[in-house]
Amino acid sequence: MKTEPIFSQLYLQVNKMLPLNQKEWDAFTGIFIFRSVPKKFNLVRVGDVSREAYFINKGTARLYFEKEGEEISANFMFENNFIASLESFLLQIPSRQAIDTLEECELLVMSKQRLDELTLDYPKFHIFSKAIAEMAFIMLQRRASSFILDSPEERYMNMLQQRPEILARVPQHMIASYLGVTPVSLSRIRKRIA
Amino acid sequence: MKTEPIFSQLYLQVNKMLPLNQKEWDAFTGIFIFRSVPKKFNLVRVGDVSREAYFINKGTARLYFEKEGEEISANFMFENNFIASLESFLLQIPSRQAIDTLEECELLVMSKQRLDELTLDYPKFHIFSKAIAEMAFIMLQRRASSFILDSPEERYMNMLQQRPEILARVPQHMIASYLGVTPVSLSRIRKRIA
DNA sequence: CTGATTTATTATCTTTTGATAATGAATAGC
DNA sequence: GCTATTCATTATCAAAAGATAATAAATCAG
Repeated sequence: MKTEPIFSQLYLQVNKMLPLNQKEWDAFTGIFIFRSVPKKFNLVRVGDVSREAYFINKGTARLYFEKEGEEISANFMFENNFIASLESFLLQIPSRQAIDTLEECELLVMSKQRLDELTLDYPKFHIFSKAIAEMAFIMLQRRASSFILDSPEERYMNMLQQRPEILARVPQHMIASYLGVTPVSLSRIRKRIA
Repeated sequence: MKTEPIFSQLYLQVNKMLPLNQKEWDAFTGIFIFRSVPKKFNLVRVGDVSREAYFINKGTARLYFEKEGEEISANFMFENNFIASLESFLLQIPSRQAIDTLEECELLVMSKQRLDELTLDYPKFHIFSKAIAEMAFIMLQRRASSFILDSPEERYMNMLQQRPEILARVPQHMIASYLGVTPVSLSRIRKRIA
């Protein structure tokens, strides 16, 4: 496939779920804009309607809730993944989650409006959206089930096993809220394990 | 739309997300089989690959995990909703969840294989699957976020507000595990509130 | 490099939840 | 209708987590 270098990582990921010909691929890449943003850059605010989703070429981003002034992390995403406030993006309603970068990021910004237009022209992109939603559901379910099945300590161990990148690239107090505990409690859990 | 009476409830739900002509509707209903099952009937077992999803015409069903002999409820579904072990159904891998009926149920059983065949013939049913996955994601996210944002007491209050049917139709010890607490603890929460 | 800020750990105390057991209420099956 | 079983509440005790504060370690900005 002929494509600009900035789209090569996206190509590898999308091609897995939906093989495209040159014309479809060009139409698809046309809905993205490249954007380079610094560390701690705010991409989505709570209350805004999120009209964009982000494919991460490089860097780390965080999805989080705000509750009584506190930031409570919902997820962390790294290279070669999409990140979005999916509920807001899909339904075009005010977002209950915010997105920030944790490191300097190189992003491909996908426009919701242009995705919808693209899908009108090429209905096969319903398959792309379906794959994204199914994947998001399955990832979330694995994570959510750990909240009813496991103790905070078990959740921490699972995270180490399944997503060791998080420990390496995310500050500990953000991991704490991701696991549903306070930073103090996570520190105690780490001490118990070691 | 001309259709058998057993499909009238399904029609109302599906028509909202995906309008179909007569031919498409007939092809769609062709992938379902009507099945009447008693109370406490097991529909999906942990470890089995779930090749079916269920639309509930009447009754209540429960999705649950098994952990160390305990049953931990993941969700409850009533009339006019689908229930499935979605991860197993979508990926055709062994299910980590089981499904039982809580009341006598009248079900429309959808075959995964026939859904796939239908979608080959009529690609627009990708839109149906997309809508199901997106809805499942959004419902699950609202529920999952309550595990990191709210206390068990707040979760119970939210459930009363948002899904009062559960309190009316589901035994309390099953609600307890759904909220992530023991039956004893739920009893204490109820006492505090009253 | 250095002072200021943020982050992680530790200690203390309180609150909440879990584990277990006992009792009473409700339900199911014969 | 009666007995057995399941289910919900209450009590007691133990374990875990939250709140707060103090300190140490790491990071950041100028």
